[in-house]
Amino acid sequence: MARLTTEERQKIIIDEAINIIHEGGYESLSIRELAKRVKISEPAIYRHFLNKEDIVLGILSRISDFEQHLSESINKKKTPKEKLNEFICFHFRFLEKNKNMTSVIFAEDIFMQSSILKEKLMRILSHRQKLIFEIINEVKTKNKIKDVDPVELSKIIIGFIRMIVLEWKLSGFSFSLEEKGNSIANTFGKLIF
Amino acid sequence: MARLTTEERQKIIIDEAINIIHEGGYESLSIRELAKRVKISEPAIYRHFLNKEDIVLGILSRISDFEQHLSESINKKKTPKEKLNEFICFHFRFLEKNKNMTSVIFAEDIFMQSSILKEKLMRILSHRQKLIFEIINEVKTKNKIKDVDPVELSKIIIGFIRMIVLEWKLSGFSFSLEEKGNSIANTFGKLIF
DNA sequence: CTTATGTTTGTTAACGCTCACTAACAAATA
DNA sequence: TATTTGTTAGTGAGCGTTAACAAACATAAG
Repeated sequence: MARLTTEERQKIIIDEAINIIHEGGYESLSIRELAKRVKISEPAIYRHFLNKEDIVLGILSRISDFEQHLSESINKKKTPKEKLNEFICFHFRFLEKNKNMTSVIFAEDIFMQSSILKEKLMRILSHRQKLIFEIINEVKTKNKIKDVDPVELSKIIIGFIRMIVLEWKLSGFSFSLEEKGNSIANTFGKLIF
Repeated sequence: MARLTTEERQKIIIDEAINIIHEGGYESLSIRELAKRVKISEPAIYRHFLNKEDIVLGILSRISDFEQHLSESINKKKTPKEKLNEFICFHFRFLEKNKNMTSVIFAEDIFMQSSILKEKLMRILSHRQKLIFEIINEVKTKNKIKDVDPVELSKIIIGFIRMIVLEWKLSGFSFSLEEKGNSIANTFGKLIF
């Protein structure tokens, strides 16, 4: 097989690992299948990752990257209302372009097998929580808002996004997420302002 | 081993299967481990279930049972406000008493491996959706309610319940779900009325 | 009440298969 | 020449499942 740098190969391997989970669930992610798809031998996988856990850790890094981009995109917006809108729509824009990520981005169970994975997952989750909480808090101080606990409101928003994405996935991606995004932002507007 | 009727043995096997998933994720559910815990031989498992899929189907039946009891409990309530409250609190009361069910009750991924499982899952999910939608619709006709799409509102409520349960699980069940239930019902009251 | 008969629920031993992973070696690149 | 990225061949362990047999139980005739 053509020789690639570790960095290049790692990217391809993680991409394909995500695809495998997307198509057949975590159960079907095996080194054998992974090697077959990447078109290198199984031992070659181990040139670029310590073990299977290390590959799953790589998937977590992708989620971490998403979270990073989300954060940057939100910081470009000025008003808290715009930020809240961007929080929702960024998720949907990203997932519409990266459907395969729907199977891992909210799949906490996959990352509960080892303490290393669990720890990294927890850091990502608390970052996610913090991000939305700060937006809600900003909304609360600058706008007239219903007297609802910002922590609970954060969870309602994330929970709703998760539900829509789950429904979208179960429906075989049969509707437009981006359109839904605007409708959802609108609904929250009605509810909380 | 002591002889039991198929019915008795089936119940024990499904119980233990749920426990295994609760403790180690679906990955760790194997016939070998299951037989060890139930304290019968592996082939004895096959006296009571056709194959592994059949066992997972049994887990789905448990979820179906829960949904049934939820439905009955709600129908005992009279006003739509009480029904909405019961929808939320029944979930939390049940899971507080059956912590091991937290790992399967919202774990759609487990049941996506075969068309048989997927079909049964879909029926459960649409029943769930229908149940909460009817409550919301009843609230809408009888009470003064914000002009928000009942379908979206249903998803917000289910999504929030899911988030709280996920958080509870990730925290190692470190807080009281039932207390949270009342707080949540209160929050929804403020938001939608 | 005992004994024969069929059914159900268990056992031991083994099947072929896939799993994650490694040792030893080869070719490409620096 | 040394390092990196690939290969082939094979490890032991666990997987779901089955064949063959044994003991417990239910039923009904002697």
